[in-house]
Amino acid sequence: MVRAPCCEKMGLKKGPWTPEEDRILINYIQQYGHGNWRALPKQAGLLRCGKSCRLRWTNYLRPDIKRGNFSKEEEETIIELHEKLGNRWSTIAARLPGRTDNEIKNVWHTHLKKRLKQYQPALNTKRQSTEISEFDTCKLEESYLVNFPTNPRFESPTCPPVSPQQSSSDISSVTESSVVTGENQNTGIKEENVDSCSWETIPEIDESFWFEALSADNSGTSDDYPATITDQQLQFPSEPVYAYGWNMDDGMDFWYNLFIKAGELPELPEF
DNA sequence: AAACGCGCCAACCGCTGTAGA
DNA sequence: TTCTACAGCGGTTGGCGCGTT
Repeated sequence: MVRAPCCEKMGLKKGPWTPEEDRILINYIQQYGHGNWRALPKQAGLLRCGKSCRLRWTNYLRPDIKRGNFSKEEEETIIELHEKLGNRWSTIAARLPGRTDNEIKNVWHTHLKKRLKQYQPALNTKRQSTEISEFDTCKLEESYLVNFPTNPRFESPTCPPVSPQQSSSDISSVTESSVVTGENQNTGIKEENVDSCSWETIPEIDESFWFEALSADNSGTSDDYPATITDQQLQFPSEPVYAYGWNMDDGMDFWYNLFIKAGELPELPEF
């Protein structure tokens, strides 16, 4: 069956809604409801197709719509649900009162997906490798970096102890390559130093940490990052080890979650 | 001040699922 | 069982606003 285009009829208006059209639609739905979207615009006196009316109502005019920026909690919920459900925006929206599928979809494509991509290169590299050593020697890509509390930007009395395997020489090598110079405030490192930073320069930690964390359940539909890692899946070293994505707002959330789930996370300092 | 590029988001398009005849 | 109409969903687009050059 070939369906006729929604607004094929001439005279039906498209594009942004005017305040007057909004008023007419709201008044009509408040008075009569929206049992039949197809018939609604004609009965309400709107030169719109029913589909357009439904979209305008569900995405914008509905009284229970929550406007404004998404909270941290809402964003985390979206990420978590997307990991489990994939692009089932309406299902995700059902779990976020006052948010529409369209809005969530937009937030995902404009903010959250980009954030997750910050650490995707390292994750992909890890997934492709079968040996820990391959991952340990991979170069850091783009502006993604994992660092330790010895980062000069990271001076806080609440910093956890470093890994027992970590030597002082390891610490200095990381610190020197990570000094903020102003050339790239977003990544916190000089551009020319990116290539010199590798997983090799990161102090050695329990290998089972990386392996278990990054190979955790990937059964979700998203390829962007591993699904939720449980305490059981994550074999954590006996001493808290502190890795940190420090691309400002982007990327580091992942590591936050990682450590919270490990149950070993001291309070993180604010940048 | 103008031109340009880019990100955001409201709205559209086309497909699928479902109910009813 | 098939056909039709409709609602809903997810992908995509286009215009607007803002920042940068």
